[in-house]
Amino acid sequence: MTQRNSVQTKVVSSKVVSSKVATRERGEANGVTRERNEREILAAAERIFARHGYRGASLQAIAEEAGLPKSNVLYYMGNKRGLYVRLLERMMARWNALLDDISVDDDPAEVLEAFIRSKMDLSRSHPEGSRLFAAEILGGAPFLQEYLRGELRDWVEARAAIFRQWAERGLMDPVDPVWLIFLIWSATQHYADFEAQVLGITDREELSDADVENITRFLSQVILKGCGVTPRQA
Amino acid sequence: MTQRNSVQTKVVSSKVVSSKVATRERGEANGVTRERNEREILAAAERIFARHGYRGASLQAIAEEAGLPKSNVLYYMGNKRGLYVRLLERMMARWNALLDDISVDDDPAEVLEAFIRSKMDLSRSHPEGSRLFAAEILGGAPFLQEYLRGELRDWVEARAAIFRQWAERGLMDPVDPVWLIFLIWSATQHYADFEAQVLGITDREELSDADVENITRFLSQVILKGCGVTPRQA
DNA sequence: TGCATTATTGACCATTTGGTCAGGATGTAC
DNA sequence: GTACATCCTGACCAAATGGTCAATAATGCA
Repeated sequence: MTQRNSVQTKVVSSKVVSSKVATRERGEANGVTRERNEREILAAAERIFARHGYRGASLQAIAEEAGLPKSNVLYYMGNKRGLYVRLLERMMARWNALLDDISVDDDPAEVLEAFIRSKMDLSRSHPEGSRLFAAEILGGAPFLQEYLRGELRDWVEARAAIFRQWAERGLMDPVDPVWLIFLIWSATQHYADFEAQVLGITDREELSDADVENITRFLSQVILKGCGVTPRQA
Repeated sequence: MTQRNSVQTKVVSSKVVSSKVATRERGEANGVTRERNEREILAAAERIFARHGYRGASLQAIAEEAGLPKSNVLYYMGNKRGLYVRLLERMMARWNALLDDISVDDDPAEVLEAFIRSKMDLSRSHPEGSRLFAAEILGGAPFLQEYLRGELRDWVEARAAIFRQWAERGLMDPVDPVWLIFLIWSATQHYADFEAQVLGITDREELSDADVENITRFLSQVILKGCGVTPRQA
């Protein structure tokens, strides 16, 4: 229960740590098996953890999902916690990849739209990862406290500062930028996390590309207009 | 794993089923102990299930949270599944309570604002219940499929029809009403489900009443304006 | 008071949990 | 071939899981 660990367990990646450089070249040279199996296990684990949360997921279930014996999963991943942390880190890396910096001189409409779109893409391209993240936060973010209060907070505040300047320049309404970021987050994240609800209510098997495009446009339109941002050239 | 059950396990409430009317009046007349204990257990279970999901929650943890031996929890609740279903039903009842019908002749601004506000209130007054619901959906809604594809879908479609008529009458932009409902849902639900993230990023211990009022006003403002709904009198 | 009902709980059970380990299989380099 | 690495996995373990049950304690009412 004292799993308050955070993500300082840095991923050493599959390339094994430095030292022993001589012996390294030999038996591990190809390492193709390892890579394939690790990929398979990570994918399976992501699905299971996303569905059942950290405690609810069992290594047995993950192993079956990956089509391997449980021992093999442990051979590659060490233990449950390490596997889980590694998945969180991978998801955060994906997340960081689309968080390029913005400047006050950028066009608010373009930036907001790009933000909505890229977040929407992430929810769609990695729904299991999104849900894994959601489950972690739902459970009180025992592994992510540090990240939330550190990196992520900084990122939000940097953006917020720029939004504020845009408001001062009259490029958008003086809304609270933090609530705005949360609005965009929640609205996009929803289509991954609550997929079951969305599909159930709209009577679909899955969301088509066209659906996603429609939703993206809807969100851009409503949120931009709602914040007094005029699309294309301010 | 085949927990695809839905919520037809109707709660028979604590009043015991009909039959045996004669014996009933006696030993159970007060039933005050039962009521108190059930309340305590339900509250504890809601917290634990919300945090860890159905599979991740243990009866032991629930019992400890309620300050009772595990046997006592089972004495009152029968089994884990029944307890869980009962909590889901309770949450849905709360949810239904604020879903009064609306008419085409109502003021769009008032209706939307009331919707946002009441949904926000629910997230705030019952955060654990909201999270419990979220965890259930996140896991693929194994117990709620029927509800989503039935009651809830009907409710959404009824509202959507009205939104569409408003749009025809020029009272709001012709946005897709279903996406709009999801937008409001996600934006409000976010403050219960992602509470840990919100608090972490904004560096707060909890959201004050003033915070919630600000957020509510922000959401109303942006969403109404974003849909072309003019506040007060159309 | 006596009696029926409800309330309480520790002992117990089969199963599942995360994790270890020894021993064998497989592959690569010489 | 031999040597040495990685890869694989069944057997095993202590602890925790959901759940049963019988014995006991409170309680309310005649």
